[in-house]
Amino acid sequence: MEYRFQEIEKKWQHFWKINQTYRVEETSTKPPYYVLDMFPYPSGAGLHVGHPLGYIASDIFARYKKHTGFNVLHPMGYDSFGLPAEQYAIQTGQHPAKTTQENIERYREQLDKLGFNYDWSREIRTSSPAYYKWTQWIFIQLFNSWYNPKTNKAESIDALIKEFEQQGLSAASLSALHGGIETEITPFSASEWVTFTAQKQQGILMNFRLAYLGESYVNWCPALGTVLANDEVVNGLSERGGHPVERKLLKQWSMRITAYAQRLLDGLDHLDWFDSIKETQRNWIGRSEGASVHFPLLNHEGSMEVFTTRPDTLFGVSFLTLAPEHELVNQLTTDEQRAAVATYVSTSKNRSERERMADVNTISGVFTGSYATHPFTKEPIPIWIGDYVLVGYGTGAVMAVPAHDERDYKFATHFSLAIKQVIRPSAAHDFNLGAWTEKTGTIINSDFLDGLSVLEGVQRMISAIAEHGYGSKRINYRLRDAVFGRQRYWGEPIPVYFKGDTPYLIPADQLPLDLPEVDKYLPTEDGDPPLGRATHWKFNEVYEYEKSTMPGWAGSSWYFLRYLDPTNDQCLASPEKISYWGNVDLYMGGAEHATGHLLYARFWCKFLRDIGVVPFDEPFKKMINQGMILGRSSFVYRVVGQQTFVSAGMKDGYETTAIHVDISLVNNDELDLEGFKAWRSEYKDATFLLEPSGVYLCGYEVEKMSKSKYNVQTPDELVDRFGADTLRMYEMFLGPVEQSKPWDTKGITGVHGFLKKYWRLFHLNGSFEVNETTPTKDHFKILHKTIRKIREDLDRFSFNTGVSNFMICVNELTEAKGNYREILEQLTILLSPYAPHITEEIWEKLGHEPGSLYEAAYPDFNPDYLIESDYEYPVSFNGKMRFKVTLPMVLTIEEIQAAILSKPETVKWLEGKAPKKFIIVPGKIVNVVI
RNA sequence: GCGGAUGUGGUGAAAUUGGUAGACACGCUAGACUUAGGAUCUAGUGCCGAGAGGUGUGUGGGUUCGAGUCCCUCCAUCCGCACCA
Repeated sequence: MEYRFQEIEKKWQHFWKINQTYRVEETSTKPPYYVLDMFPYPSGAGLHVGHPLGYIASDIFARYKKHTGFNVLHPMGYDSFGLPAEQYAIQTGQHPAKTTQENIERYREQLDKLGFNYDWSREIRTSSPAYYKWTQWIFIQLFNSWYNPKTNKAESIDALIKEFEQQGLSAASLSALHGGIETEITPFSASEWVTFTAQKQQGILMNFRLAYLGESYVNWCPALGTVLANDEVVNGLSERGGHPVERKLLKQWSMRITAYAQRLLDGLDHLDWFDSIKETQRNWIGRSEGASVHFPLLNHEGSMEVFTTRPDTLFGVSFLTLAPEHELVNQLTTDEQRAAVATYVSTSKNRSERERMADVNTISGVFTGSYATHPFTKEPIPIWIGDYVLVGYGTGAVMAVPAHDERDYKFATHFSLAIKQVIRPSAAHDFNLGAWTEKTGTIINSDFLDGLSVLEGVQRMISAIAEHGYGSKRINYRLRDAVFGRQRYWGEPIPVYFKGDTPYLIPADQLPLDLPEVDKYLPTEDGDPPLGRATHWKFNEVYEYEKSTMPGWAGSSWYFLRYLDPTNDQCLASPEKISYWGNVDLYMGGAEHATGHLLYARFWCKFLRDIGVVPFDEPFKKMINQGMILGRSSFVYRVVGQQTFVSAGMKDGYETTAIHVDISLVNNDELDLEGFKAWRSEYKDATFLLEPSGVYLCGYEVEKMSKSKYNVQTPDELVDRFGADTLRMYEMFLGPVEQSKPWDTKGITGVHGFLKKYWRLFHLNGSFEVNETTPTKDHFKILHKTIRKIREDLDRFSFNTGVSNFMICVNELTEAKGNYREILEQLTILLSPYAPHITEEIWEKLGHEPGSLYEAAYPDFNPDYLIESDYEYPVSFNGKMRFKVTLPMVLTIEEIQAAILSKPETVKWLEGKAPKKFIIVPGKIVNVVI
């Protein structure tokens, strides 16, 4: 009887749906286990074979956990707000909700064909009001919270107001608050606070709120008409669309993620994630330890604050450099320098990020004409402006030590400024060629630091500046606050309205604030975001709502919680359900979210813990990042100026243009000539120069899958040809799940053949038949060897070797003959996570209750079946394996040695010499040293 | 420049704690069978060599009885960050 995969798969997919086989309840007494896939953005292109790679792996693992006694949650949903649907809406006038709905249906259809064990009763969509009600609710909580550095957690803003009413804000607590607070505020007393206007009070509180409206430099993309987060900008171009991005000072909603910098960094240590992702996050957070030092200004009030990681080189300072955007620039510029400074500042402001990055090596700068005083030597230090200093990092000002910093060195050489050596290098070094930047050597020319090592000097200087009140130890982070407002339509409305310039929250019981209808999805004529087009859209019919919407990452920062309780309209998820499931045990998804989604989700999780919504600090305990599946593009070669196409093997003799050709017209690099002519009208008269073998061979290249390269392989087509079970196993068989690899269907027949072979084990004589007698020892051995390997492979997420081990098992069982029920039944359970359809069919034929396979206990390994009386020893001479000898396991080392010595091969390989030494590891290896 | 990862047959890859390198599969070669199929089965297949044998995991070195695996050097490829003070 033939393996009719199409019938079988259709039958069981229908069965699972009707019987809700994969529905999950919290009532189980089994321990919970939460497996989560990064939910997809439902794009118009549908799924390609790369998408399911991670879904298949997590599905196999979820099923395995189910078989081993866990109550497994494995949900799926859609990250359904986003730019592409909106761009499409702008072009076509179609409501983004409509295209999103259509795309979701297409995704669902494709996903259903692959036999996943998702509990679809828990499906969520970030764009549905019932979902974004809670995204808005979280925003409200963030707005109503501030980060208390004393308790190191978020607390209610009301407590801060109470503190202001009773004690005001002292200079001391202001400096304690400094981490992450950008805007300058002056201390005030409790009696002053109560005299402030509501507007002024709100303005002060805005410096503390975790969701806040603040002026900051943002990445502005004129083509998209919106603000982008740093991780949405790639090489100065927008990630989506590749449009230029410039810096612009804007009043924007932001998230004070910087308050959580240290906790985000510390939390990484306990996560079971790949090192590469953890390192990328550490890098992004960019903690550096150093000191802030104040240089009193000469002839001006106040001082200039710099951040340095090398306070040990303070005596080597020969000038100070300000970022062109620094607020002191104007004040410090002397009249003689004013023209030069104005020119410089305006050129560097107009230089986009991209240009700045493009020529890192060009040195530019200008002197302000002013000086500061060195805190220790009291010497005057010139103050310069240079665009190598970034306004957003540290204090936007640096102390330049040209002798021990490469950029300062270049700047000093270029402008002929002094270079003062303060460290004697620990190795030969020529200061005429560059700076000595190593943190080794002895400090010289530095008064009380002389003779110390760099590390000692750093500590000593930090205490010295603190003692004298010149500055303090400071930890600086590269991480910036996350911009939260987008000038876009298709996103969550921010639940805020304005009285004048002051924002107020919409009461939580009035959520969700629904996305209003608009006539067009473009900005208004006055430059307002699309929401400005909504008519009669005002709070209490009076106050203007906030017109920007939330960024794409808002909804995805907490979605893992909503699956636990997707229909709750009283809270984002009930505390009972949150505490039952806990955080995600296994998270599966792409590594490209390392600094975006994964950082924001961790931030919100920590915040939700601080306010008592969740009992854990991290959202995802263990994470596996699947590799990207690349496309294999095929090319034909057209002779320039003709309709003649040369086969790849002969193209060197001609001047040709390579043209992408649809991979469905190519089989094993051979082009379907008729299909090609029919593909496009312009090729209908094409002529071909063929290989000597009479075929046209295409060239190929490995590239990202994309429509424009005609290299997209959809799963549907392969499911139709080979079945979902084959595709599932083939995707796993390709290689380690975390590795990127080009897609290639060449090997799929091997996996398909394996399933047919498995099927044949039960259909030896044409009809279904199993042997009810007790299996032989050999059969038990084959089975238990496989049980052990399959379990080990699953436990270490080695799905590719799992498939291999199934193949070996089926090959051996085919060879051994004897279709014993006891063996094949166990094998069927073992295989079911990988190939759920075929195994359900077999399970039913074996006489079990349909659908009960999902609940069956996973086979246990019994080592007794693997005990051997003999072992085939590989015998090496000087580490080279020469021959094998089968010996009883019970032999002692001496007996093994005697047995080896008595072999004729041993005499041959000794070549008349006496063995120096025998290395004998019983049950493993024999090595003879000559 | 900094950080992370990866280099093994014609191809995808395996070798979990240092112990028979290349399992499993594709491809290829030869053959069988046939209702001619994207079917099934048999044998072979790292490289050099007729064979005995030699040689072989990016390069060069080291530790070890024994190294794909551990240590050092260098090279290549990919990814992330990048004038970060």
